[in-house]
Amino acid sequence: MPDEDDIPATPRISDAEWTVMKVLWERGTSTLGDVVKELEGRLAWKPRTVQSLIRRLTDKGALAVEAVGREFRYTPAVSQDQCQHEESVSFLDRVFNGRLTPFVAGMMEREEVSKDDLDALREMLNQAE
Amino acid sequence: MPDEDDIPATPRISDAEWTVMKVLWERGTSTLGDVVKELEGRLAWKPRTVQSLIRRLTDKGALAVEAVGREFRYTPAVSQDQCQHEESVSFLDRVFNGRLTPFVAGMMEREEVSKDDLDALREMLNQAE
DNA sequence: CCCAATGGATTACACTCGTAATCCTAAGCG
DNA sequence: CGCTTAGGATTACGAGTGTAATCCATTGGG
Repeated sequence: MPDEDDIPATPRISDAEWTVMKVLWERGTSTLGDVVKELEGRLAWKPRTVQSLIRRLTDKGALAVEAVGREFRYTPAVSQDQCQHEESVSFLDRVFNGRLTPFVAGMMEREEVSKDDLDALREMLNQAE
Repeated sequence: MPDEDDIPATPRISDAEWTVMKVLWERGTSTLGDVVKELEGRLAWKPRTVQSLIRRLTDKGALAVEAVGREFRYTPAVSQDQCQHEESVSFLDRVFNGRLTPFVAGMMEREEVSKDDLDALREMLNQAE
């Protein structure tokens, strides 16, 4: 079988595109109208703007398209977990030379970590024997 | 006194610019040649490329310039800590809706957190009473 | 049955980024 | 003293981004 060989395993997703992907990951398969409705109120984006972003996301293989009647249904084609992880690694590399600890330290120094976060972190550390 | 009012408190620093800023934060005041020397071997950047990046950084107020003879000395005008923190917050917002825990969880699940990191994290959590 | 709205396709347009090349001048080296 | 070279100023140039507008066809509502 021929594989799509010019689209990377998981594509680079821009700032604005992340906003759209998050809606799709949350709602699952959706139409343009669904996404527009979900975002209006939160953002001042025009429908054409959302459409542009969706188009770019399908072009780069982040969304799968299925025609239903005269409309399209869009579905995430990459996992949120995977995308988040790649962003995480690239962020840590760029800003903290790949080191997790100074990042967390920076957040904690500024008291931007909630009580709940602290608890969750403790729990994870215990789990990690 | 007149304040520089069209340069944001801490400017947006691009990927490549981070590489340069890290050298400057580490070395302190440096000339173009210093930075070029520091980077060669690690990167395949031409000197003109480094100069372009330095120029953009001074334009956006991230570096201060002082003329010494016919050369310039460049000095960070923004703190690394501050820049790291702003990147951190914007990253967490964009990718994890501002939540720290799922980020750390994602790293730990993939075993990308070293034993040392785990220890450091435990220590920080204890410190945070 | 006609019109407004919806949504796809195409086009726009300024800005940032990565990655330099060109041009010019001063300064050190032989 | 002339030549290489380092470094500033200016310019380049294509890709990606944010943010749409235009044009068009269909379709549901009145």
